[in-house]
Amino acid sequence: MAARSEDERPTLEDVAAFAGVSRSTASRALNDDTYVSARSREKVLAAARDLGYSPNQAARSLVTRRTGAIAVVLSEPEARLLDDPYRTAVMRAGYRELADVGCQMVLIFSDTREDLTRTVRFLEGGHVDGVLVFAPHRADPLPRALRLLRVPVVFGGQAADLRRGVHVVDFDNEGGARLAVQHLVSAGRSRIATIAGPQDQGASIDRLAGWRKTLVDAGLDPADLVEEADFTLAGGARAMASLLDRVPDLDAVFVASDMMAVGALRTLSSAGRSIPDDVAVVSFDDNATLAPEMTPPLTSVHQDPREQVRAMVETLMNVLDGREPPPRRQILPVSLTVRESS
Amino acid sequence: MAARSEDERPTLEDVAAFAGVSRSTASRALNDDTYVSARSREKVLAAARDLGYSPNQAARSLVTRRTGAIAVVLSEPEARLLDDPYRTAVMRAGYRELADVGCQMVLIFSDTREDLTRTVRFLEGGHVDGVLVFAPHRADPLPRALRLLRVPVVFGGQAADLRRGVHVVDFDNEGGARLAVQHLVSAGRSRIATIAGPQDQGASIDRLAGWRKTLVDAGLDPADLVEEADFTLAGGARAMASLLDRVPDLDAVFVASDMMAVGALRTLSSAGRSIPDDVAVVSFDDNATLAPEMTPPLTSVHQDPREQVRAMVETLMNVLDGREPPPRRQILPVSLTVRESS
DNA sequence: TCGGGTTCTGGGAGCGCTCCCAGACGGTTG
DNA sequence: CAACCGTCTGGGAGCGCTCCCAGAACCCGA
Repeated sequence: MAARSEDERPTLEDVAAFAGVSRSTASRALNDDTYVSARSREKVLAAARDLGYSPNQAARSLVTRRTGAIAVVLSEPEARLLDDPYRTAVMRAGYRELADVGCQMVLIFSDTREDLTRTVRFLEGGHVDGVLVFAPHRADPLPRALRLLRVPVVFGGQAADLRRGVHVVDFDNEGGARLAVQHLVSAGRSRIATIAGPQDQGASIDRLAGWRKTLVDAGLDPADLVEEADFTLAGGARAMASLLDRVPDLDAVFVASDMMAVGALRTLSSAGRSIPDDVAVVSFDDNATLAPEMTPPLTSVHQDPREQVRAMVETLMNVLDGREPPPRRQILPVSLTVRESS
Repeated sequence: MAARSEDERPTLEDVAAFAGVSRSTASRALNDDTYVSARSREKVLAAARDLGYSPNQAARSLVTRRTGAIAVVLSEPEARLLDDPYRTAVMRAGYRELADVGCQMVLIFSDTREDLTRTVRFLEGGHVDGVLVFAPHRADPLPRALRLLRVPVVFGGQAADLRRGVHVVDFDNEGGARLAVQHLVSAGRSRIATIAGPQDQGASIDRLAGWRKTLVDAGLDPADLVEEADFTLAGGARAMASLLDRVPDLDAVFVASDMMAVGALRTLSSAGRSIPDDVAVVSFDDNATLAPEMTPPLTSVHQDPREQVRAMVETLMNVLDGREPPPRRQILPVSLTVRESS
């Protein structure tokens, strides 16, 4: 038998030979299958260790039809994504949660039309076993395109106009907004404005709806109190400026994200309004590196991206393992973290 | 011949049969190899389109010994990473640049010790063709571990204590710092403090060195004018506070990152110092969503993460294609973008 | 002692692809 | 017309693994 040269990776066959057993037995030992004697198992594991063996994934995938990789798709315009801490949290959580179930994360950014074709082709290509898609906006063609694929998909956040037949894990955006605004109402505020997120996105729409309904329920008039921004700091600052301009007597504002709230805070303080005395501020996300760090620290609706990702991974794994969970919309609860800004 | 059921993915053999040619010819046509008649090529491409064929990557990798995937390793503590726009820029650039050379990005976060083993095992496992490692800190055991691997690695930023035999693409951190400080000196500032980054990282060390040397060259005394922080906003704010405390008469500060500069700005303005009249501020990174957006807009040392990633990918591709480029340290130039803060 | 189960093992087939090689074909040359 | 070239094609081997199956080894009670 020819000696395998140093730089060649040892194969299962090599390990088997070294351990003095057959390839089959070696495979069983390594994948701890049933019916392997303790003795053989020992020998195989020792051989694998000695030779520095690690299985060839391609060969394994070829027969198991599983790659052990999951795609995480972020389909948002670059600018928005760049300073969105929610995305970062999602990426990290995705990495961890997937690693915990033995999967690798393949990150995919998909904004432009060329991205779409590329993304679809890639997902088509059998590189991954499943896909997690985060917060697509309404106009996003991706969800529809994915519909036609043979790859299992789970959405994080409302999946555009696909309402049935898909797996979705979402936060209780409307409930969270209600919580926030109710808190302001209870504190006696009566001119409660809002800086909403882009209205082509499920989460933004729901948060705005929660704000509006709560005001109406409290007998307050929401007219003229809405400004839409794009989830960025600068956008939040601008929106706050135009609100102040239009509604100088506002005494509270519900901002649909922490990042926009940072911008709003800046505008408010340069306008000489004191927080929370003149204007109370409540935001959404309760990002650990943002909300508590502001001056004053922000009251914010708390959501845990990690929880969301975990639920998504769990659902995906159920699909992959053939347990065929019924497609449904899971709504995760949120809570209100009260700090000095309100 | 048995008809293949609907949900089964068509194989190359199916395409060949459909096109009325052999598997070999089909393969050649699809990979546009030489020696395929125009006629055959047509037929094969049409067949592939009609059947919705996409090649099985596992099978291909098995024989080509190429996976078409590149790992991007970010090895930094979570907190630091979360709001570091440089990382985000790197991720996006990595995604784009790799896509352009037909590779997929597999993102890997590696902070903890368990991460290290997991990461090494993964990279060992032949899942990826090469690795891009970003700004490891000095104590990071990862670069050493990677040394032993059979996978080509390119570092972005100084690779800990490995100085030779590795591929590195770095920015001219020292030169950038010199540019920044020289700019302050030329403007007549004489008490120029600095907020340095963590000194276990090459970039931070070099930036600090550039600051120090420029001061000395200008006949100024750097003593007591250094404060170290951790690249976060809050860290920058704290560092600025303690500098003001210690050196109340400082008239300029060179901050080693935009994010820290944002914190410093905040401290300065709440201390009632006007910028740039009382204190001039120059930072490093010139992040598009940060530096120009501040009040006042920040003068910052401009570096282009995309350029860095591009160079890294290029080097990696050269290695993968067997062109054996000599391991070396590429230094990318930086420039100074002057805005109102100085 | 023998059957009948359980435990364990090794060989063969095959996943879908690429690469190598032998040979067919057509066109040019001596 | 043979010899030769470049162009094109199909079949076979093989990448490294898992899975199936036949059979060996062993243990137990009848």
